[in-house]
Amino acid sequence: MSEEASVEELVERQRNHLPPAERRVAEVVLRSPEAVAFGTVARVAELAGTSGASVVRFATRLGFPGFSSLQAAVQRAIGQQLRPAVERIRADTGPDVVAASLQVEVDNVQRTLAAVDTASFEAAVDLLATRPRVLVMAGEAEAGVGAMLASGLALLRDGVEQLRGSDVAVARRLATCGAGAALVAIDMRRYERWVVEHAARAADAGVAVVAVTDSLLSPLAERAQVTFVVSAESAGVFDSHVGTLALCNVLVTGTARRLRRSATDRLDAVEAAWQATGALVDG
Amino acid sequence: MSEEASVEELVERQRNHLPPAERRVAEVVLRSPEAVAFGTVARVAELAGTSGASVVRFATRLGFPGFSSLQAAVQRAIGQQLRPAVERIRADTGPDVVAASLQVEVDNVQRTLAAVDTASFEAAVDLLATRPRVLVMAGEAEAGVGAMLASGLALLRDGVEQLRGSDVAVARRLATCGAGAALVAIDMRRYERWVVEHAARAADAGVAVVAVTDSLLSPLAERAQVTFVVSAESAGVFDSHVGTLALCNVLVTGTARRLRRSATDRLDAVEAAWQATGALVDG
DNA sequence: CGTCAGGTGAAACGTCTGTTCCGGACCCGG
DNA sequence: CCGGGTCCGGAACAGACGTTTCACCTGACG
Repeated sequence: MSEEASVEELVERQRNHLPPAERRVAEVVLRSPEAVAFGTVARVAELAGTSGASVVRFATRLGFPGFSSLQAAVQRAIGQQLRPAVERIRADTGPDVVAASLQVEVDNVQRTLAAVDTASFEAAVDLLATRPRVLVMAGEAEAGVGAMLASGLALLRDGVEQLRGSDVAVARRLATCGAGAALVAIDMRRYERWVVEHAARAADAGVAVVAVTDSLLSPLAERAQVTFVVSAESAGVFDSHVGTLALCNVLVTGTARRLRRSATDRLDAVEAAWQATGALVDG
Repeated sequence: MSEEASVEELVERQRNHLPPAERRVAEVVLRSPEAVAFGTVARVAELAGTSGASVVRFATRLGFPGFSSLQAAVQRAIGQQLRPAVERIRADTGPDVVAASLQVEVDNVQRTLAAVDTASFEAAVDLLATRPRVLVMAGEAEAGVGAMLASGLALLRDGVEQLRGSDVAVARRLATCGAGAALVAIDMRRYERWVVEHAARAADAGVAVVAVTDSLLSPLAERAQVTFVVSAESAGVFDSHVGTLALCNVLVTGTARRLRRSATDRLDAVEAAWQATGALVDG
């Protein structure tokens, strides 16, 4: 990609050599770029209190062939800003894996948690806190995250299990868990057949399914009662589940808050057991 | 602000009632919203591999009068997203837990990865890539992260195991692994005695230990050849291992890069096996 | 006062857009 | 094999768009 100056730079450079009408246009462009990105010549002209012709002349003065090119440049800038970090990385950072991952992983966490809406969160926490049985089922790549969700929840309440083992074992467990259970299903694109199918069957049987997946169009989301969309971009070869883990943490935290009274007793008991067995070293 | 459903919600609501062509349009809309915000019917149609008419039909199916209204809705969403995150959080009145976690988890990732110095990283990757045997041992709370590290590495090379099970089983495995092995030990404050002691004993036996822990003063770091310090702050009651997982991802990525030639063959073989068994659904 | 250069907006032009309509392809139950 | 429905893309149409042109205004200068 050629090294071209940003629109803001171009505007700044011309700022003092502009006739009054075009100067007002410049201010509009800097102050509300979405007006030029999404709008039309007429709209920008209206905001600047001038006519379309001045807007076009302003664009050409910046060096663009016309307004359309200026608009395209602003759109590219905005587009870059909201593209996932993975695609930004390629241009910015060098071959430093750590630096690249830093950007990507931060982006994963931000996107994943920003996408959590209040209603879904409350609904999910409600299920996790009140259902007599909570099952966690995760694809192979996400098994670790699933385990951490399950173990976190298990410290807060009874009746939490992670589903693993053979297909038939999972099927049996799901068949016998009763309709009052909740199932958290975690899987990403290239969905694993067993996860998708067991989740669907459970939903049919009346189990409340919470889907943690990578798209609203995922087959997991299809029958789910609550769906969370996570960002799993990676600087490497495999998907990153950092965002997913962050989401699981929030769910555990929310559940802990909901169960405050009973959970603290439980945690105290666990703590006492640890102390008694001397399993911990304070270091 | 009026209470109107987001475009994503509208898409989800229709997800099961979409014909194939419109479904492809839906994927484009969700995956690259800038195409609909900045682009035209023809552009979206091209990306979805269909015709303009299907794009318009899709928009009307969501409840919009036409494509233009869908475009306007997406533009509004992007416009909001362009504002600084601080304002957004206030506007959403999202649950405090989520907002707070966002900050904390981002911080964890940043601190953890920023603390990785090049020499340690290279040394660790070298161990993970070249040692004939790699063992992963994690405290209970970190077991999931350990599992993800182990499974990531196992996709790249032979001889990767996660140590679990009873104390004696772990002891036996460590005793028989030979001095050429590498051991990744993951544990945080309130260190678990078995992790600390097994790691120490392994180090004495000549195993190269990579410690992933929360302080340079940790007992794990004491005998380790390479130590990574992670940030595990949390907005809730338990430690967050988001930063730890990010670190593990980087280690896997680094190892993959080092093993590029052999690893790609291996991944191809895995892929072929998946295809052959039909274990994956593309959704 | 006359001339000229630059700034400006209204209007005309051609292009491209979104929308609608229609005919054909396809699937399914009879 | 045959109707009914759905799905889909090409083409036609009306409208909106960016661009260009041109006439008017203003201020400076000789």
